[in-house]
Amino acid sequence: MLRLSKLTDYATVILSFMARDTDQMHAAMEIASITGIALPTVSKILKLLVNAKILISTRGAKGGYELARAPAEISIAAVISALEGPIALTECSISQQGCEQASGCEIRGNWNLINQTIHNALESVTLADMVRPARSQDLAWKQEILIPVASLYR
Amino acid sequence: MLRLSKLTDYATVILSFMARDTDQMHAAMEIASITGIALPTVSKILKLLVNAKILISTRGAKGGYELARAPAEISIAAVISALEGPIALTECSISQQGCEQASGCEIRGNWNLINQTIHNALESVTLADMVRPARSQDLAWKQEILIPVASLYR
DNA sequence: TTAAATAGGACTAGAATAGTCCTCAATGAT
DNA sequence: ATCATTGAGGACTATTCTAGTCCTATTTAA
Repeated sequence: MLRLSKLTDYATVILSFMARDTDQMHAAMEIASITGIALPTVSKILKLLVNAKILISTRGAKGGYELARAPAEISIAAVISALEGPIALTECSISQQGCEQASGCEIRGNWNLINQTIHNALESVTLADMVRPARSQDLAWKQEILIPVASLYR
Repeated sequence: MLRLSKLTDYATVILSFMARDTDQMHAAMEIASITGIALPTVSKILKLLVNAKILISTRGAKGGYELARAPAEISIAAVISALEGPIALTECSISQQGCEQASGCEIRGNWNLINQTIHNALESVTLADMVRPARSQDLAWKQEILIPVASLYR
C-alpha cells in the first residue's frame, strides 16, 4: 500500500497544529488534549521530532516544544525521515546469490532513481503548505515546481 | 522508511526478467530457479500479477506466464498496486473525535495531493525503463517527463 | 525544595508480512 | 483415456514490525 505509519500521520497532525501557532511553546500534555492523541504516544513522537531537529524542546516547568524553524523550512520529507528513517522504497533484501543468478540487481540503480524522484516530491512540500487549505484558489500562489524525471537519469 | 514490501521487490525482479524475454512463456518453476526466489513465493506473486492483469497465465502442461502487454506499457505504479493495493500514503486513521478537536483533518486534502504526486512519479516509470541499465549515457534517450507539483493544486 | 516538564529506554500486545502447503482444475502428451 | 505438468485458490503458520504504554532519571521555574 506504500503507506506511512500511523505515527508519521500523527506527526503531521501535531506539527500542523504547531505551525499554526508558532509563537507559543506547547507542552506534550497540551498537544495530546488538543489533538486527541494519547499522551504517551504524543511524547514518543515529539521525542523523535526533537532528535531529528525539527522541534526544539525546553525542559522543566514551563517547558515544552516549539518548531526549530519556520514551517516553510520544514519539508514533509524531513518529517517522514524523522519518524521512519531514510526514505527508500527498496532494500536489497534478495540474497546475493539470487541477485547474481537473476542479474536482478541490474534494476537496483533504477530503483534509486525512483526513490530520488519521490524524495524530491516530498521535499517540495512543506509544513506551511500543509497548513493551508487544499482548496484550489488558496493555493494558486504556489509556484511551479518541476520534477524532471529524466534529468535524474543523467 | 516508506518502503515497499519484499514481495513487491521480488515482483520487479521477476517482471524485469520476463521483460527481457517477452517471446517465451515462463513456468513458475523456471522463474523460481532463475531468480533464486523460493517457488511457493514466486507462485504467490505470479498469481497476484495475473489478477492485476499484468501477466497472462496458461494452464496445463507447457503452460506458464507471459506479460499481458509490452514492458513500456507496464508502469511501476501498476506493479505496486497489484502487490500492495492502492497507492496511498495515509489512511484517515485518527478517530473522528480527534480530527474534529484538532482540526487536523484540514491537512488531509493536502496529503491527497502528495499521494497524487508520488503516483505520477511511479506511473512515469515503466518496466522497459527498469530493464535498461541505469548508467547515464544509456538513458539519455529518455524523454523529459515533467511533474508540475503546483499544477496538482489547481 | 517541590512541582512540572522532557529524556531515554524497556516492554507488551496486536497487526501485518513473508512464506509454505494442500487441494482442485486445466491442458498437452503418450 | 490416462497421466504428468502446470496454474488457481485459499488456508495456515511463524516471524517481524508497529503502536502504544510505562518507568525512572534529569532539568528548570516558582
